[in-house]
Amino acid sequence: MATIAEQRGLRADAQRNQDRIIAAAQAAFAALGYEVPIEEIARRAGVGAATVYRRFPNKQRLLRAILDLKIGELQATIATAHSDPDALRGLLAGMRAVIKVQAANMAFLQVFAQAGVMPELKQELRQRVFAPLEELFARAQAAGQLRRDVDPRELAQLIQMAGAPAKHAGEGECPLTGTAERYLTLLVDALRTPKPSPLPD
Amino acid sequence: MATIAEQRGLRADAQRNQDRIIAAAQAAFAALGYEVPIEEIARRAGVGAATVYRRFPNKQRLLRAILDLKIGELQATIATAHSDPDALRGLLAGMRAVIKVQAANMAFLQVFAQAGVMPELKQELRQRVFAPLEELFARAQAAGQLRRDVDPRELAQLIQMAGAPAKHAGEGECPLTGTAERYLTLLVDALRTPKPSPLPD
Amino acid sequence: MATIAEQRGLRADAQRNQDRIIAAAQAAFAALGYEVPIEEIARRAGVGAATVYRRFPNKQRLLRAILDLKIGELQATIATAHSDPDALRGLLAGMRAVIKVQAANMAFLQVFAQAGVMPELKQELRQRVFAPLEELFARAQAAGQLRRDVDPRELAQLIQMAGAPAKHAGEGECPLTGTAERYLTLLVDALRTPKPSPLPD
Amino acid sequence: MATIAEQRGLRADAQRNQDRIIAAAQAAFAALGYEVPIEEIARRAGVGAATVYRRFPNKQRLLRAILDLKIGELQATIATAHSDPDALRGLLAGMRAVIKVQAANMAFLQVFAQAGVMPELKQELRQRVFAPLEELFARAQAAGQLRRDVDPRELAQLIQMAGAPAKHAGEGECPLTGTAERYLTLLVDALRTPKPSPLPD
DNA sequence: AATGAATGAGAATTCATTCAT
DNA sequence: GATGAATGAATTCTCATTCAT
Repeated sequence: MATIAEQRGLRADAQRNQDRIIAAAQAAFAALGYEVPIEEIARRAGVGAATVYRRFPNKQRLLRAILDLKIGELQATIATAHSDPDALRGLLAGMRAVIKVQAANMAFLQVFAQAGVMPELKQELRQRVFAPLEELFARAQAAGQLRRDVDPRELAQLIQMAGAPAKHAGEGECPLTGTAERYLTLLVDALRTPKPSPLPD
Repeated sequence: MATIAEQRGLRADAQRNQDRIIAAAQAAFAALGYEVPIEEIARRAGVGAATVYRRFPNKQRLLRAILDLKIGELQATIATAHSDPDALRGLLAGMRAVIKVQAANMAFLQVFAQAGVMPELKQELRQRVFAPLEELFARAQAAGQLRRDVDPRELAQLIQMAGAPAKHAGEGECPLTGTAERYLTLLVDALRTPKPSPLPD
Repeated sequence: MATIAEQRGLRADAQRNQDRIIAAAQAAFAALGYEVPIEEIARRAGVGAATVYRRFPNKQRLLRAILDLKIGELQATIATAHSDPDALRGLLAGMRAVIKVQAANMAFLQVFAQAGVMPELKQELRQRVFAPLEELFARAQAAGQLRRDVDPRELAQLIQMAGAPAKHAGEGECPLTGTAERYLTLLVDALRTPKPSPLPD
Repeated sequence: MATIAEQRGLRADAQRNQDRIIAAAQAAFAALGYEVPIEEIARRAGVGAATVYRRFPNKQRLLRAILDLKIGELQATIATAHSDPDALRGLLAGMRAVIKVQAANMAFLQVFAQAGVMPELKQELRQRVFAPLEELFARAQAAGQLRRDVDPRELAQLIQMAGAPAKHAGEGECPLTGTAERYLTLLVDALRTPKPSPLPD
């Protein structure tokens, strides 16, 4: 699974810089969010700010490139999960992957929490990541593995739920810093409880 | 329930300005987040920017004051919930109140999502809001209303979970935009399922 | 004829700065054109660049304000010219005024030479300056003072013509640096020649 | 009429690049003015930006080379005009040629409108283009074809005059967008009017 | 006490020019 | 020789915070 986007025909040094920019941007956006100055990213990459602009026409497109990479990685993981004969198990694997990305990446969250920004990117996420997961969800429901009063299209919300606690990761303020795994398990207990409460809305 | 923090010895007009600033800041932070310019807040309050600075030494302390107010309101609500003889019902009421504040207030989220910022404020939130709720949680556990393998100190995480989907408010990207109530119910199903899965961590 | 736009309610110091900014911008745009950095204007005015932005939301609007002033001055002059019983004499006075502004102000030319920029400003110039002059032109034609095969709507071009040589003002490269007056006279000779050539187009 | 400056000892491919750069720069400067980025010129020429710098030490010298070419072309045209037995007709042909270049070439105008820039280039223009034209002008005067109170050395100004309206090309703001020809004819009427006004200066 | 005014410190972006392959 | 890459120096504009009236 290539983590670095390769462009053909880049000179060796340029490719190395490109890689370093992407890695730096990835880390910086993840840790500090979209507000991080380009100059900070450039500094981390060991290049000048203008070099970043040589590769990416503006800040948004740089973030876009980073998130595209992440989506590509997710898509690969989810394709595997999709072929699991046990639908629920596959679903769990897929959700886990998405949650991990979400939890580790502040900019990812910023983008997906806000309505109206980078619509093409969201479109892509939906098609390449959520659509297959929703299908798995429906399959698990059909197999009686999940309660029926939750709509597959709510999956994005459910993932947000399971991933939310992981954001507290910070500096162990809570002695029980929850891993995504823990809360995902909890959520799934809700989804297959034998005695479901009536859900409003 | 006093919604306005009073300071001693303020002239009547000064007090009125103070009130208007707080109200404006409350609305502005809620709607636009911490990025809103001080000047915008001043404009909404009908005062000059420097007047804001006369009352609050800097932007962060202004936000702090606003959130303190919110915490005060929450504390009052939770005190009521605390005296409910049905521990689970009280807990639910308390969680609902916190989630509502979270969902409606962009700056509230911005602060609590990030680790390390405004630690005193978080301390306060813990003592005045979470501690009583955790006690309720423990009581509900003792009464057999909730599963035992979740630690009361995880309550903050659980609340984050239930509140997370409400952020998607946007433009109906998903036809089933969930209300906080819906996902709180779902979460509680997880907390009282008769067949709890073993939780990792 | 007030050369400085006054805004009510400005504090004395602010008004003074405002005046200095306008004067500096006027001089800078005139001498260096629209490319002059805002910082240069601010320096000439003895203020910080941000102070310029306090008064004018962006560079274009600053230029717009300057040119509006000029147009106002022209309008006044032309109103006087308009009431001259000798139409041709009035026309000459008006043209002379426009040419002087044009010749002295690089930005003025830049704007009016390029199509599509600041259309509202051009609209204003047309209504407040050119329309009355065109009327004078037509009157002079009707009185037999000017040849008939030139359309009053060509006045803008004629003014450009008469004003063009004045741009060479620079450093006396030519021993006969022409004043606007000289070439305006020449042009008028063309407009009232007893033996006009047939004009193409 | 050689349109391409040749340099000795260039390899065939280098010469070809040289030619393409000049052609591209010519077109780009003409259409977009001096502000056009070097990289844009390089792109149009199908070479790298550094290649442009191998041939021309900096942007100004590149423009200089282009304008030199134009001056060469003008010189040729004017040489022909110069041998016309009818001095006035020859003069007209020469002026027309200069005006056409001026009207079609944004950078040409930018340079010649500003005083003090590229003085050697202007010197050349004077010697190779204006001097012969001025001689024609004087001949036409001597033959009684033109009024006597205009000095041949004013020719540059007269050409500026006749060429000025052509800049308005824009979007038909005026229904009578004048061609250079029209205004050149008008100007010549001024120069041979039977009843010349006394010219100031 | 109140406030409009002023500004220094950024932030995004562009471009002429130099450098390394 | 050729070129893509790299960058420092602008340039426009914003905003938290301090100042003068």
